[in-house]
Amino acid sequence: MFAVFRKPKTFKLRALHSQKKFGVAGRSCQEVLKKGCLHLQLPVAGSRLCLYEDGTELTGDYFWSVPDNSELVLLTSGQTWQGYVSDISGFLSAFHRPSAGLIQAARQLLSDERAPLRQKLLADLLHTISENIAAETRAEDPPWFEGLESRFQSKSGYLRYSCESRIRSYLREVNSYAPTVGEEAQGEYTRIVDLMCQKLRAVQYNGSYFDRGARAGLRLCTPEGWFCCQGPFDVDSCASKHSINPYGNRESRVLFSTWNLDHIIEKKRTVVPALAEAVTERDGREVAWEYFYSLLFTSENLKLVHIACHKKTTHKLSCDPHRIYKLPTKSKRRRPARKCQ
DNA sequence: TCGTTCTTCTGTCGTTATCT
DNA sequence: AGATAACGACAGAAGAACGA
Repeated sequence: MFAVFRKPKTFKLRALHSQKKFGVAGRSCQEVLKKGCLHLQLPVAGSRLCLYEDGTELTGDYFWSVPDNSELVLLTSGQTWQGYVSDISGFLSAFHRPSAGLIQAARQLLSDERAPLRQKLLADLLHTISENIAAETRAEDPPWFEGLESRFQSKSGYLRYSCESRIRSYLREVNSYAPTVGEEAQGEYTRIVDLMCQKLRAVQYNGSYFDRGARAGLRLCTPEGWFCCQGPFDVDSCASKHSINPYGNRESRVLFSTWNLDHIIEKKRTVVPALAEAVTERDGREVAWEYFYSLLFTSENLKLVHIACHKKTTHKLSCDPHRIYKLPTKSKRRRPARKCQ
């Protein structure tokens, strides 16, 4: 089809590094370029048109396939444009190792800022770049420890403690369920709680989950301390890409306490009642307490989630009926259990 | 023995789901 | 609509264990 029969294509055009746009229409690349150069008082020779978005050059073939009202940049000989996408990536790399001057400049901008959106963007940016992630001890980063007991001397130590204490509270809940199981089964129930307690002590209540210094398989974060939201219990990943580094600054540390360890198969509604039932109905069989242990206290059944990804509805999941009792094997000699709790 | 640290327990918070 | 329950967490108090 001849271009002359077509409706002209419309564009928004600007010069390199200029915020001012103007409308241009034309039936060919050349026509738009000529009009643009005329308007901007630039030479046509050596000039060309690029998409503002990603810098793709607008050529004869490509001309008709871009959408109407696309934004273009007019480049003269020697000028280049990689698109605003590269602007963002350039902007981000400037903050990878921010200089004191950069931070100061951002602070100045923020203090004069009235518009809420820009205020938020600047505040979030400052918050992020003013993190002192590498620091680990109280001496290296005193503000991080503000409000914490003096016994906490390292960030890893505190986060390890906070994880332990979460896991401990799960054990306490399991234990507090004991009086509700039948008279006959209570002894066995408390014996199992006791075994779980010993196992938890052996692994220090899985405090390593929050400890960036822990071995790779034992922690839920990167060696720098970044945690990523694992998404709602019934979804594979976090659509919002939530992430946090509680090691960064005090605010992140406080905010991290609103992140939850969510039991995929629910602790209170499902796992604990199932354990109680398994003990009551065991009928000579041996309860596979390690299975329940893994559901209650380990990352096998725990997801670390941002509060927005924490669904409090009933999960409607149940324990695997095939894993509740141990398979009948040759009897093992039982070691006397040490008192626990 | 005394001070410190660990552990347990209680009360509370904020949010969301569910019941009345 | 309002009350209630569940979830997951935290602070602080108090008791237990530890170590110089």
